[in-house]
Amino acid sequence: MNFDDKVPIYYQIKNYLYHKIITGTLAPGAKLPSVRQLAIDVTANVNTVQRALAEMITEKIIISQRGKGNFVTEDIDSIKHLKKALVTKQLSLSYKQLHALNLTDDEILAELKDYMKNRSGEHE
Amino acid sequence: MNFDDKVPIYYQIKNYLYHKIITGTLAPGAKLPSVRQLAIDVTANVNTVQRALAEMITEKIIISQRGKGNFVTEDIDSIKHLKKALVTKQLSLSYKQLHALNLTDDEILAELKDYMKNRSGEHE
DNA sequence: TATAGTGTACTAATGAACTATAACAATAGA
DNA sequence: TCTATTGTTATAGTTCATTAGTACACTATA
Repeated sequence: MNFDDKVPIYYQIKNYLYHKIITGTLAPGAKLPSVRQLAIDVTANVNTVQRALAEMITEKIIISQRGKGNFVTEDIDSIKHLKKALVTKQLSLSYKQLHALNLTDDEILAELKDYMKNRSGEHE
Repeated sequence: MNFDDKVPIYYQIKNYLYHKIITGTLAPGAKLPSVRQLAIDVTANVNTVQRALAEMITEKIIISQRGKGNFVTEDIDSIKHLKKALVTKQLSLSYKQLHALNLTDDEILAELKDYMKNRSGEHE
């Protein structure tokens, strides 16, 4: 996995799993790969994976069953809330950054549209 | 200074100074506070500040003169480029994140407008 | 010339994240 | 019951960011 060396790996693994859950790649109630397999998948250590999972278990996004495996919560509401929280957090972060660079709301919107436009040619 | 404990302090100091330079709070050619004063300002160690500055000196955004002080470059073009780079990087980052959460371009724009609208009531 | 203020460099110590490795606990199935 | 698979926990060692403290190099000025 491609890690940003400015952010803790366990934190990036958490986000990686968040995205899988929110997009439905990991459906509600679905079983996650074993911690050992996950460690291989993301090229990290079991302990590091476990640290990410531990936090998600505390948040009740993941339910852990010793001997069986880790499972995505079946509480669809909490997944929806998670998505909303992530979206808002991201928007807030970008907005603050761009605003701090002296861009007005309109300029931010214009820049974003421009970015999307230029990007539409280069779908990978 | 309010640091995000998920990102190295020296990196956040760099961004802090980038913003001052781009918004003109630190004008082209202006003298920066001394490293010791900066350390006090941002509540960090001199070495940490120096590490941030060292990178900016390498990038030629800051010109260092031993015994005199550190100065913002007078090359306005490179400041403009810096701003453009920061804006694009931020947009790219958010876009990828939100896109990965399965939001379409239109939804991203809608969410952003919504965010700005809700925010316009609570100017701090 | 002496002194204060500037950037720069170095050492040593601390703490956090990460890794390799191993062991333990619970479950499922042959 | 034995074995494989799962989650969980622990130890020890490495690397890196950060800090405190000290010292050195250069500049301006009284």
